[in-house]
Amino acid sequence: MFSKACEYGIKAAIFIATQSYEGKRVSPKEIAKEIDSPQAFTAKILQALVKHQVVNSIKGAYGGFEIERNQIKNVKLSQIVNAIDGDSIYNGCGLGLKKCDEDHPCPVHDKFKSVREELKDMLENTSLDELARNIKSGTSFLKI
Amino acid sequence: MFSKACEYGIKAAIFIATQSYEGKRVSPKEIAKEIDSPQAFTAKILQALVKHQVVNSIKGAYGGFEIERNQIKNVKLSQIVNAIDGDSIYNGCGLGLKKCDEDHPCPVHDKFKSVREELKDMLENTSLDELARNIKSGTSFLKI
DNA sequence: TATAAATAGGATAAAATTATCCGAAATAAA
DNA sequence: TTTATTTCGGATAATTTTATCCTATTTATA
Repeated sequence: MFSKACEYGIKAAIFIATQSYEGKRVSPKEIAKEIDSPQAFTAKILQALVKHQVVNSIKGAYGGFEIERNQIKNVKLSQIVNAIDGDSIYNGCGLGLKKCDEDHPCPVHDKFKSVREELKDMLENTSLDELARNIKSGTSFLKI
Repeated sequence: MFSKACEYGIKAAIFIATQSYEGKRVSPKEIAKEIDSPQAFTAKILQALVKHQVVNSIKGAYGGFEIERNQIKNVKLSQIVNAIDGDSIYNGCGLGLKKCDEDHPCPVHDKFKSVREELKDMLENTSLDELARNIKSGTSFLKI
């Protein structure tokens, strides 16, 4: 569904959010440990999230990654997915056709329509704060 | 969503179905041309479909790939996807956790539930004959 | 201002996926 | 039985994705 990079990116963003609520910045090392991912690769993905303004990075001593507390509820899953995998997951053709629309549909175009729309809806309406709160309360988990 | 191999596999199976309705066997060469895919790679994928008994192969002169006419309606998209990509697309965790279920859910487990179920449903209830008929009637397309 | 602690980013490597090539095996027809 | 045709399957190559390493740059504090 998502690339490995995107899976790491989503989990990293959630963890950063939980820590940002407590006013803590986090390093790639802490993040990688918490979400069980390769540290250097995770650092690269964080750069992409910074570039797309999903998370904020503070360089130098006492720096790290954070998300402004009052912005956490405004960050949607779709932004993270877009930053890393692009929008092909819900805008691209399910069978890889260059051109695939109502006028020239691939064999599964109609069949996929509702699935893609539900996925898109879900990603656009799920915010980081909702996911972060479930992690904090122990309702969901970032690893194992 | 699906791997390239799976996209080719689905399109190949649909084309084979259209030809099987007319009593024709087809070669990897014809298939690759019709679905705009690399021929040798497509041949490999066909081997997987044969192994999983989605399509039938006849070796030797006048051979080729076919699907028994009265079986075409019984072949579901899910069988093709399973043969090539496995079931991780609708049974695996959206964030790649080894263990992810109601008791130990990943952050998006619940959010994804309906998407995954709709996808699974769609794949299990869409048959090759339906897709093949739309190709024959010009309602949908295998390339461009 | 010097130092230590952090992210940024380029170069490189490893692994997985996608793709190609070629000979072996099977088979129908001449 | 020979020949032409066709799939099968192993070896290999190219590309993309995933992962690592090292140095440069930034920045807060002593």
